[in-house]
Amino acid sequence: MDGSPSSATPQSPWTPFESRRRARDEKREAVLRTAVQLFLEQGYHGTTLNDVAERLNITKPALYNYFRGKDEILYECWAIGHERVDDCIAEINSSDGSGVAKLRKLIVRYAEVMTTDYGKSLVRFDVRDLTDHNRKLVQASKRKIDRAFRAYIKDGIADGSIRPCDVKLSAFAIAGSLNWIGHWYQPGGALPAEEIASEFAIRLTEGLATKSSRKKAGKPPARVKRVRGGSR
Amino acid sequence: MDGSPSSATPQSPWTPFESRRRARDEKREAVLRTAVQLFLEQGYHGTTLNDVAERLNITKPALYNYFRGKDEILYECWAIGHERVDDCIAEINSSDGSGVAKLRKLIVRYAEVMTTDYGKSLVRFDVRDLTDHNRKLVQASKRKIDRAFRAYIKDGIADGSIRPCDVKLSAFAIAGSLNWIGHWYQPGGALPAEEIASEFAIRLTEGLATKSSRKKAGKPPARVKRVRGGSR
DNA sequence: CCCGTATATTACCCATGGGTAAGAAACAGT
DNA sequence: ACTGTTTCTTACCCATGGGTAATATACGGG
Repeated sequence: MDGSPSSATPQSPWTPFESRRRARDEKREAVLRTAVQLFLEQGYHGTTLNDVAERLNITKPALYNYFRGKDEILYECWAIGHERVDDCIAEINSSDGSGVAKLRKLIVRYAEVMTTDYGKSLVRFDVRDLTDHNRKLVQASKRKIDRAFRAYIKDGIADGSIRPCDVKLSAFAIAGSLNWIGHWYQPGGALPAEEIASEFAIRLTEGLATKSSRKKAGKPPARVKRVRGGSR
Repeated sequence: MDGSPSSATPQSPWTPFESRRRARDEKREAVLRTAVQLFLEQGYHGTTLNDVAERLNITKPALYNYFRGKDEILYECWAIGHERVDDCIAEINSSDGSGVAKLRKLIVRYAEVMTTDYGKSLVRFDVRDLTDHNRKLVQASKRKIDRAFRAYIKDGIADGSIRPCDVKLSAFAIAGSLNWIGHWYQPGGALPAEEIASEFAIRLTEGLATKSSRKKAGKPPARVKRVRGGSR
């Protein structure tokens, strides 16, 4: 409790114990990064743990130092993706603005997440590959995201920034467009992620907003057509 | 070749040979119906051929009378879905109307297909579970559908019924919303398929069309809100 | 220098499930 | 009734791949 003051004066937070834990966490993350890439490339069932290990220059059983099994790896990929979206929602919730503004902000953020590997996890993997317990967690998170979309739309209708509409259907339509990004987007493509995000934020709320949304500030004449990645 | 005129006077098209072929085709279809249901319920990899056979009151090897293997069953499900969409496209192509009208028609039809089991196949299954050959076919069909969406949008821009926009991005946005239907729609739900389809046709083209699309004929005052499936 | 812990390897287990071989049952035509 | 064909069953094969046991190596602390 107090006796030996000799060992480990915690003046530096980088006590060897800490550094070891850090190294461990980094390795864990490396496994996840590799796994999610492979799962996206080859599909979850098309990827073996040997594939994952091989790409990390280790062997399969080494993975079990960091994860209980394949499905836990899958779950963690998912969890990271959800965490990113949840962060966006938390931030937007604690901000203020009209319903349509919050909705647009969520669209932008969600679209950006969808262009990342962990974001794609949310729509490209199958919940049925998880254990019952983890599946419940994922489904709860999904509901949470859905509720956020609907809440902002409702807010918008209440504050007059969004025209009355079927909330559920609108949320599905928007979420669908965004989720689809996870299926077609690839980093090398003609369209950069930010451009997709901001364009979608306008496009997907165009029919809903009470007043036109054609960008107020920014590029003054800017014709939309310019977007197409030119000849290069 | 000609000699024996005695056997099988083909007065009725229901010569036993034909009837046997029909029975065979019906069984084949039954396998597909059962398989697609199970694949959607439990996922492709979560479904064994024993599961499929059991639900049909037969045994696994019997399935091999109708299909070369599991992946061929998957492919056929896909092919049926694609065929339905292709039919719509063919019909629309041979009709006339403005670009936006053709686009709306495609949205309606595509949305309806998405509410069926074979339609869901198009978005819920993974191309990587197919053989190289079949995967190529499926991907070709997917491109064809994508091209149709883009073509109608382009037509619309050309004939002035659609505002200039990024064709690719618009097609993705629309296709995304529609494809997502295959993930959330279930027959018992509050929203009937036709209503979803017609609502989406309006919603998804609202921001694109040059003139507002709020239903011309039909319910005169009809507030959209009514859609929500009442209390019950 | 020795020990305990964390980490990694080699070698193995084994349930799963797609697929096949051989033969029985159903059935049409003669 | 006999025969060939189609359809289906029983019994089996076996590659795959997730997971484990036993063991070796690296490393920090005393």
